Amino acid sequence: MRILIVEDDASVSHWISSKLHTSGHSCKLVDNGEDALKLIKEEVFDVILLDRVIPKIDGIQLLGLLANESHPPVLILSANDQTSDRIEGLRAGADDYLGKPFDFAELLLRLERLYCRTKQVASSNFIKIKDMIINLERHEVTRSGHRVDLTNKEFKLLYVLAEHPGQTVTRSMLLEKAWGYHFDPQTNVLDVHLSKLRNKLDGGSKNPIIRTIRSVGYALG
Amino acid sequence: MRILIVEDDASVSHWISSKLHTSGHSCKLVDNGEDALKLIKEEVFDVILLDRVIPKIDGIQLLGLLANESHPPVLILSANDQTSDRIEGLRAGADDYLGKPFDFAELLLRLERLYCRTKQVASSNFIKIKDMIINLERHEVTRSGHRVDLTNKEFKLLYVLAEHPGQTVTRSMLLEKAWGYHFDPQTNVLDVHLSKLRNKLDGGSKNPIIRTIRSVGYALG
DNA sequence: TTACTATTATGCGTATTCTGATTGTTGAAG
DNA sequence: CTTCAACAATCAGAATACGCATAATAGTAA
Repeated sequence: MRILIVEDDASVSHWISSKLHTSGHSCKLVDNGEDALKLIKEEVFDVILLDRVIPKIDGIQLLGLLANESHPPVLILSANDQTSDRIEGLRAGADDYLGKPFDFAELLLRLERLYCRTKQVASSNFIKIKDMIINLERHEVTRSGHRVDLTNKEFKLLYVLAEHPGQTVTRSMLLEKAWGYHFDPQTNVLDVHLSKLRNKLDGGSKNPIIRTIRSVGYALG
Repeated sequence: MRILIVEDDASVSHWISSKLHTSGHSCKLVDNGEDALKLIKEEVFDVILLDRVIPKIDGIQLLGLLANESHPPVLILSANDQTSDRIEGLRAGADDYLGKPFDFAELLLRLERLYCRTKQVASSNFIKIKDMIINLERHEVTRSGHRVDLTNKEFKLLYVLAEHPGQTVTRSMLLEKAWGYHFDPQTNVLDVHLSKLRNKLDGGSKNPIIRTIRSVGYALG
């Protein structure tokens, strides 16, 4: 699971994240609501672990801001185990609630429950190559968690490449599959679109996912 | 909601049931595991409220017996709010947990959550996406509580989209499912109706529920 | 009729796609 | 090592396609 931990007490957040790591999950930590909001919009998480009392934007407020958007399920974490508090959290849109102090086993169990529930609903077919995920149904691509907006042609191109991961796909094959017919051999549409695709996917990254096989074609991964 | 209350302490169960009644729900009471099991097999409930410690068959045992069968979601109720206990309950197959003493408001909230969740999965008479609720029987739609009046076509369109929440539905699919004929490539009925639908659902809102996937189709949520 | 809905037609703004020129790279021949 | 040709990458502007809104028309039920 990819988990976002929003918690200002560093000792707590580090304890949780290390425990989660040993359980095989990956975490990101932020210590205030503002950064949390930013990260939620940028990256893809499976679950959010949210402390109620955090700087800048309070946990409940944060939930309010997320309310109308599609976001991962939220588990509220709070020192205050008063029922009134719990109600407030759930009403605000949290998916579950856990009061401190808590047992790590229970936390893990609840996180997994939230994860399974959404996975079940979302179960779509996708292609995964390295840290890139291509969601065929939603026409969506993410690279290391970040969403990448592609145009139709770019997506098609990527899709043709992704059908043969690792293998070299010739230029003529790409042209035929992505454009549908044999193109004027002296066009460079392919080059242009591949360039754009590369910018969006590999832009700045040091381990590019698109490889050029000179005078033959391209390959993924 | 039709709720089964399994609780041996009569004062507690009566308090809950009267409260639930005034909230507009119907309850049945049993005070032991054996009767509970029998009733669950005979009648249809939306949620089961299960005390952990009950005569004849213990709450956890009961969950074990139900494990392989299709049954309503279970909320465990227990005097023992130790985390180890909570874990045991969830592991045994409960859908949620609430420790005594508890606030009635929270109980109700949690029951409703369980109810909605399963309703959604069971694809019964309403679909919920974000803050929009589509009532299939009554042909009614509400967005963040407000009722939205839709025409027949608009509703059909929305319904086709809502059948695949989050996923991209292609234009041709929408045309075929909502209009029934094969797509005359130079019609824009779809665009017009979608525009109207969008106005009614998203009008002015900064959180649109209908997403455009350019040159492919549309998606909800 | 009067409302209301469904469809067709039209135009505008913008995102996307393509073209052609330019610049950058690569690898083999001299 | 240098040079050169073939290939690849990039850029900017032109051309196009697409989505969306608005208005006009046609159909339907109260």
